[in-house]
Amino acid sequence: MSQDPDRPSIASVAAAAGVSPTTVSHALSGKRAVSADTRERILKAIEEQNYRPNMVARSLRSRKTHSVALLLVDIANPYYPAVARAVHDVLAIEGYVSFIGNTDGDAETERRLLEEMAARGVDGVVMQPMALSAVEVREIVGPAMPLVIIGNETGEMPADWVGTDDTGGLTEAVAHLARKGVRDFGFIDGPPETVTESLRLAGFRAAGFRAAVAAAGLEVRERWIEYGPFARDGGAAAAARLLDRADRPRAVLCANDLMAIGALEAARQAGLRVPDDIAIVGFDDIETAALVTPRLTTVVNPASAVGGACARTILWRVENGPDAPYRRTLLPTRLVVRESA
Amino acid sequence: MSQDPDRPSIASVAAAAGVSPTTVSHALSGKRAVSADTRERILKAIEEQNYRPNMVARSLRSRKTHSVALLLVDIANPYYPAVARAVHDVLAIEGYVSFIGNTDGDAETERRLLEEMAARGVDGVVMQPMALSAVEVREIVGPAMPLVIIGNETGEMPADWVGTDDTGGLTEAVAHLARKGVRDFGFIDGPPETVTESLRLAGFRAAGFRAAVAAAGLEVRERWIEYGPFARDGGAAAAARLLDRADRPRAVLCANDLMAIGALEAARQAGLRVPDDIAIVGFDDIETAALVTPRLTTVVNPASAVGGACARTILWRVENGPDAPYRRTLLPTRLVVRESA
DNA sequence: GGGATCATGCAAATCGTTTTGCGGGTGATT
DNA sequence: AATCACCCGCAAAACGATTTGCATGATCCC
Repeated sequence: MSQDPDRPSIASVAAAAGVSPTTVSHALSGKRAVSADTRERILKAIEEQNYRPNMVARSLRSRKTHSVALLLVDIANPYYPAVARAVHDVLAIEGYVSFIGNTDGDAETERRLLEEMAARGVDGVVMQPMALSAVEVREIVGPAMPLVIIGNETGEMPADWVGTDDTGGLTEAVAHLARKGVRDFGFIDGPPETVTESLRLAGFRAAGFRAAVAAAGLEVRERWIEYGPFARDGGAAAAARLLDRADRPRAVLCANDLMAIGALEAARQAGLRVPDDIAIVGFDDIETAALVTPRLTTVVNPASAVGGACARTILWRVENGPDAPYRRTLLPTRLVVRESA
Repeated sequence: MSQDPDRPSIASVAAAAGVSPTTVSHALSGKRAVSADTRERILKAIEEQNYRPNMVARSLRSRKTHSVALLLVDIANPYYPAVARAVHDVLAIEGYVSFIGNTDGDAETERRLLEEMAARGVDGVVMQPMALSAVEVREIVGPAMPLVIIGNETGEMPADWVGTDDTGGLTEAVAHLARKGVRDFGFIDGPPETVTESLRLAGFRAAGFRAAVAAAGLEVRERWIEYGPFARDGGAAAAARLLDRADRPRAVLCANDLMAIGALEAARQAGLRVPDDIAIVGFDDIETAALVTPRLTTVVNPASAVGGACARTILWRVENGPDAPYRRTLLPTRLVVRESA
């Protein structure tokens, strides 16, 4: 519509109604009283011209765009769409819209998108940073920008934050298997090199895994922790490395479902029966998890809840200004037992 | 950043560089010459203040937002994320960003989102209308708005258009099965009531199915065409209705993979072997299709190509103005044979 | 040396809103 | 009759960029 050169403006409806633009504005916003019949004429003119206020002009004046940037790794990967949908739904209620950006976990792209969005004047940013640290993100968007970070808490975190209790779900998973007598646990984590320094130490979810195994009173074997890209073949390759050895774990947990599904394939390839020879547990509970054979036992990562919490936090922050203390939200995860473990 | 009251402006860098805002603008845009050392000073000031031009102000003046609206049914459904990703990728190259909206196939939501986006001054709209006709969509956004419609061509279409040759892929599927001696084909289509009048007649993909069966020289049996919501349980229910009868088809094609996966479950429930007792074919080739058991034979709906074509068409239209003739793109589909048929 | 051309910079108008200060009218209170 | 308080409307100044017209000085050609 920026296109349309003769789009009606507040001036044109003012002229048609025989009043000033000021009066039209007041009639619409209600910030000052307008007599009943003046309002009448104005509304008629608006109707006739099919006038809709120009949001760009309004944003310039009010310094609010009623938009937020949603920066995820890759909207085309499972799991993220559910987050995005929930964010949208909550924001839409308040009349906000969102821009989506795909970072691919690349530092340069993360930086570029953040600057682009800041230049566009978004009212807030919801981001899952992979390559940049929270501190760097904060530096780029400036101290006043509402910012919600999705992910694990690693190092300093000058922003609001929404995370999931990965350790909780993984602990459930380990306990479930321990009850069945499993004592040897392996783990397939995301790629360590794509990740920021502090994150690297914790691993993507490896820290939660270690805690879970320790909580069960069992020993963590570092040689049973493998790494790979967050995709099916990454999981398959990592699982193959794990399964090819003389001493292999009796169960392997994975940092996400895609990798777990890859592991399922690797197990089949190796002639291993799941869950009898090797138990496999995923993470996220994407829709596919319930459809593969054997159906995947996995830790539920509540995507909708995460998205909803992010959106509510952004709105809250916009409302309350930059000086309110940071708000932290930790969402629970839980195990759903199906066939693979 | 609308937030930040002391964000640097073109005036502040002009002051720091000892020139006028005009000169800064020209130095950045290159629309007029600026001497080398003036430019030098300006760039230094920009660097020091970390200035980024305010896109909102720029948009107001230039009447271009470098943004497009992407209105899909539901980003959380499989298939759509791949479209969105491709749209983003192509647009990003030209410095465009996109808003995403979920219509849920609801007329009122479609209308509301279109108006909202128009008010925000997007440079174009890419939409898959379900409830509104193309003509209605065009009316809402106005004659000058670049508009790309995704979907089947039904009735008048005053917009650019990107579709897929559904009939082609379905014809391949029928031919593939006919070669194996299958003669009795059923079809599970989307819900007829959610859809616009003209679309209803054609069905979501039922028209393609009929054409495909006819092309194989076989008879179309209307009683073997069932309808249901575009989801797994919708497909399962429809398939159950189809499979429960004394005379049932030997193969059933589905309007999308989700429904086909539901049909797989219904067949298992009914104690039928796939593909020996009943062959099942999906449509879309979402990622899950290759992972279910039996692996789903399906028609590939090229999501990335669709998204890419939409984005390129919008850019082309923005470039060439509203008077260039409508551009139509029909993308091929093809059968991928796996285990279910 | 006079006129033309070019390079360089500034002031001011513009995009479409919102917001603030001001004032004329009306009715009620003292 | 003077004061006060509202109500209602307008003019004008923002918001931060782009663009146009004009002014100055230097260069150049004949």
